[in-house]
Amino acid sequence: MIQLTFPDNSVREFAKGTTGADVVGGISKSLQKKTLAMALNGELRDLSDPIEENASIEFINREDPRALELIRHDAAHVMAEAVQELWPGTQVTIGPVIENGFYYDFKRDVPFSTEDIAAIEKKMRQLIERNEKFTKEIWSRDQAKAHFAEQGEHYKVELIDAIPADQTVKIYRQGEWLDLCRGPHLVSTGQIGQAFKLMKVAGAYWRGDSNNEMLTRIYGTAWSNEADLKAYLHMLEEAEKRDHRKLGREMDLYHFQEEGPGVVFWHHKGWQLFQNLTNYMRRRLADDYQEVNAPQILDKSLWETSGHWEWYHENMFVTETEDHRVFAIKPMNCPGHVQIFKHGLKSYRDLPLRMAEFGAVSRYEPSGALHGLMRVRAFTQDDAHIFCTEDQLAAECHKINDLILSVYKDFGFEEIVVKLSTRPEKRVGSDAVWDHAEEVMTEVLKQIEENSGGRIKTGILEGEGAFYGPKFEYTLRDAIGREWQCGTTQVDFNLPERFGAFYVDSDGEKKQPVMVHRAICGSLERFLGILIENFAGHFPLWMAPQQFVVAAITSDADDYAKEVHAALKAAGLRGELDLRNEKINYKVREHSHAKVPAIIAVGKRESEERTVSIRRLGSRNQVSMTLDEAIASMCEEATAPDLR
RNA sequence: GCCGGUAUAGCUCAGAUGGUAGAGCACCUGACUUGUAAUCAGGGGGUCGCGGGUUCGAUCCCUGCUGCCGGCACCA
Repeated sequence: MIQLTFPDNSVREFAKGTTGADVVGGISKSLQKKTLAMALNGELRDLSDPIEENASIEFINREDPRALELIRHDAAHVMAEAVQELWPGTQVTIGPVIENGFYYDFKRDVPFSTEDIAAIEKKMRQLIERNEKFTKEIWSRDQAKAHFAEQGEHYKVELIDAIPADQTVKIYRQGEWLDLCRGPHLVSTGQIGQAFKLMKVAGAYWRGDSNNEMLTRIYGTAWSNEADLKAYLHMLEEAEKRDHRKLGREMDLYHFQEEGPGVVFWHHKGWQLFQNLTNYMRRRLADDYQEVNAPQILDKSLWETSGHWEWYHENMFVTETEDHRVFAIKPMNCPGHVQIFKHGLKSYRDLPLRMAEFGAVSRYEPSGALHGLMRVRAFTQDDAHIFCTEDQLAAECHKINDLILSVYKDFGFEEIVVKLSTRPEKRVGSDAVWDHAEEVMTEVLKQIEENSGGRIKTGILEGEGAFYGPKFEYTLRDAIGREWQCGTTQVDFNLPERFGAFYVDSDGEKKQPVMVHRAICGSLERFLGILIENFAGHFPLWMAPQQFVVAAITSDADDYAKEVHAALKAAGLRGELDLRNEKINYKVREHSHAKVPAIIAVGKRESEERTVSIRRLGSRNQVSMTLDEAIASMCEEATAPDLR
């Protein structure tokens, strides 16, 4: 006999080898009908699995968040069955669950069209209606390989070869169709329900490797009920509405054009936004950093010394002059900063030396990677390099951490994840140096998590470090729950050595400094893109490129409107004057669309009373106040958080 | 870079079995002096992304290129 512990802590005895289905069936038929799977000691399992040992047991119903994983996974299986039923000979490869849904990768010579997608979805709904039971079988490796080889499923054969020797080969059947799968699954296909939708078709490399063949991937989303599906689709629509490419055009912030793929033409308002950000960042650096500006174009030899040439020269904009010298437009600021550090002898008294630059860098990014402001070929990093001693290293990492978190907080981002990226395969420097750098950073990471009282989550990204050193990656979560990796702190024992940078220590000896590369926003262009989407264009007043518009209601009020406009400008606020011969309705509508934070309407009444009527963006009402009150309250609100 | 899609006025889009195009908004002009999300009337505006081919004729068909969109890969 075995003992099973139920969620209410009751314990009951069952025969060894009894299945989850037996157990739940013994409790009630209605519970059995609602049950999709079970969790044994917290691990999701097929309801049909025999239970061999004492365990805690939970039954998973549709409302359980863990059910989604099963629903999505099974939807992927059904999609694969649908595709093979519609187009026999299509090879199936892998079909995992992803955030919000699932996909399956197929090998088919003809690409899937939009109509095909509709047909697949229809077929899937039929297959789900059939409500076939999922049954699991354990096959021998040879048997499985022979079966899939005979079916022409060469990718499946490869997958079987990759299964570790200590694991069994599991096959799940749904009616006539079967697939290699580690499970677990629902009881039957009908439990998937109909709250799913196929979303898009895309190419994807086999095993995620660009050297491999390209397969066709079909993405789907699946939910436990229609309401959740609708909510998800609605969220996607909302995300589309705040797309920075759309808002950038509507708000007249910037544009791109064909002659400059991936390079931004900043318009006046966008550039104001850009400057609001750089001005803010400059204030945050003023106490501890010295701002510099390194050359835009430098001889190839410098990039060879840094190692960038070896790894990245194909991604650099390179130019050769008439005298056959090869120059690269800087893709990074670090070699330039090292040159500034090296100019003149540095003493241990100069350390830590924190050198900052709003560095304009250019990288020849792959054409397919370009995406609005998020991925461009010329951008500005809020970059800095800290030259310090090893003893100072941990403290510097913490200082950077504090600054990053504080900056993010000023923009309203409080949910932050910090991950340590460790040594990559492509790297410079000895293993001993890497061991040491990773050791220091692991300790700092631990402290960051502890010091935050658990508010900051941390993690490890194996093999994701830069070629010269390990790094912390800072990820923030925006207003609609999306995550963006922005800040980075990179510890570098290698570049100072390669460039021969040193300082004179207290004992008169030359010593090599440690270099810490760090960025807070990362790419300012991208950070602004993130802010545009986060705020959906409704910037807080201190960031808004245009803070107000004074709109005259009738031409009688023109003089007063000019006076109000001038007074607000004199108070340091940014805004325009709208004296056009249009109705106030028209002006309100237009300025609301342009997302101007405050529409200040003045008519005959206001000019007589020396008041203003302010309508704030997003509000359907307006408030009346004196001009002085308006200036005071607007100025207060327009003060950047670091100046409050 | 790879797979798929796509490109018509400033924007959003319609259109013709192949006979050189149209709407709304925007813009310009005029009238209206207006009280919180579109006042009315008139007008101008397009090498239909770029190059080559087929054709009597191509914006439409074929082909190459470029940009953009969705993914994949990449992201010092």
